[in-house]
Amino acid sequence: MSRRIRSDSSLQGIPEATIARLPLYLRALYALADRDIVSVSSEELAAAAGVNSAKLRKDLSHLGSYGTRGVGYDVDYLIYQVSRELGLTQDWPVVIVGAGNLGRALANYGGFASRGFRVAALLDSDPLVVGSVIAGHRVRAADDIERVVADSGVMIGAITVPAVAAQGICDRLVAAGVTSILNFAPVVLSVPDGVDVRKVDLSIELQILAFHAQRRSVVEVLHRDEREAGIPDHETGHGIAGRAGRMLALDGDGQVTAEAVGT
Amino acid sequence: MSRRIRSDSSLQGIPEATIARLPLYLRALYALADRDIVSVSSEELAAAAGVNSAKLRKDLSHLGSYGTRGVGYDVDYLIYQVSRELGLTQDWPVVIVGAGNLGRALANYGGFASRGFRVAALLDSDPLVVGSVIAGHRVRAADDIERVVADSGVMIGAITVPAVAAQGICDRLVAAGVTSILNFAPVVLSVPDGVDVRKVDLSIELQILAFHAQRRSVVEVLHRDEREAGIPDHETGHGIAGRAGRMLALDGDGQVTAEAVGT
DNA sequence: CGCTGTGAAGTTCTTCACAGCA
DNA sequence: TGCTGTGAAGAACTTCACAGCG
Repeated sequence: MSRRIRSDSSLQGIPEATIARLPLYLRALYALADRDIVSVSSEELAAAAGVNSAKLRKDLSHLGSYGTRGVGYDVDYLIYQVSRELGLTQDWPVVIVGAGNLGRALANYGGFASRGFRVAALLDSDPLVVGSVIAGHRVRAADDIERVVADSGVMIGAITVPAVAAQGICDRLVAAGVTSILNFAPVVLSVPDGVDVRKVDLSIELQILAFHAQRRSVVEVLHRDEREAGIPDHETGHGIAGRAGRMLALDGDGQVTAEAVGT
Repeated sequence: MSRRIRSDSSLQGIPEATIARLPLYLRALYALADRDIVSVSSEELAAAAGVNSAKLRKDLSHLGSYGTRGVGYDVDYLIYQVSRELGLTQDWPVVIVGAGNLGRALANYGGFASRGFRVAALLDSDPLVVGSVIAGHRVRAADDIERVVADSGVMIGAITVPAVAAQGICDRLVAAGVTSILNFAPVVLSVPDGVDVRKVDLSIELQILAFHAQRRSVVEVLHRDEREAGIPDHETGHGIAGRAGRMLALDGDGQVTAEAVGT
């Protein structure tokens, strides 16, 4: 089976991991552009985005060859190329269902408009909220989902309703033609093939933090115990294992990584 | 170099990818417990959490052997084990800096309390907001960061302030002794080794959705063109490549995956 | 010479497929 | 028999290290 290769841009698809980082690069690029910086090296841009420079270069190479050897990348041109790849050169109307705290935060979030996202409508099922104005939008009734989606040509929906209501809202969004859903409710949504769901769960991130924090505190206790007992590290392997389960180390990024207990 | 192995539980560290999924399993387990389900198979739990069952079993195997062959997992027991591994059997006071929409949404978020997270304090720099009561918390001045952290024994801080203020707040949190930070501001925070930063950027998720939505719409246009032209799929490789860059396919999860254009 | 773009090596994560226990 | 737990294979991702262009 032959594989066809494009000359001007990416061959095959762009890795999902790369896609997930493009918005990061875009943000860093905009920050540079704001400071009137015209050109940037992979090293500098990587630092600004918080990633390794080799990774940045490989990521960008999936879009095409937009850098200049010996020089770097033109900031404005790279902004355009990354935006184009992400589909941000067009306007994306978004409907937000659920005008609670999170829905309001979303509607007010400045980062949207600047990336081509436009709040087409804000919906809620609470009659007390419907009709009020939030972030310049008159809140519409959740019952109008179908009409709102049809009228505004919405393809992206954000669900910020309580968990129990999320699947129902999701079903209606999908039935109305929405094919991309950003789900903030802490439930797994089931959708037909062809519909893309991404989820944001604020409490999951906290739980991951707690895991690392716990490990750190275990390490501290162990180190203190060792100091108090005056036992060299390499002889405490067994005691540590028995007490805490594992040894830990902090790597350069401040990420906690686990090491085997040994000598 | 010898490696010491624990008999009762995990040897070495638990993979980061596994850690990131444990909260998912925990959520699914709580949902099962709410429905008074006592026992669950890996297949069922995996479906409830939205992952592959082999992956679930491998993930859980990193914690220990908590299942029963031929039967499945005891829901309550697994909840306990996963909670313990994540460090959720203890209470985690959290300080939220920034009482805007997002800070308020966080403070009101029910998912926290139920997982051992407690809002120790809500801070803001706006004198108009300081002193008001949000979600049962009297908002304190951002200048009190150091005092609040010391008084409450806070180890986790959530930053929900505007981008320009984030690094400053971060520095003060770190100086005050906070070692875990959940950053909602769209900037890369720089922190010393030993401090763990996790970031949530609402607009990044939307941008990833936009990317997939764009690819989908390209595919639709292509398919329509093909139908109109009456050209069989396998003969259109070149035209598709020239026009759209790549062919697409939707896999079982509704995730868009890229395929090489070929014959 | 400096930096990009990229094969190749290394690492982590996922999935398969089945041994082995209840 | 039914399901877990896990080696082994495979896929995806990261990092290295340097060829090669501006």
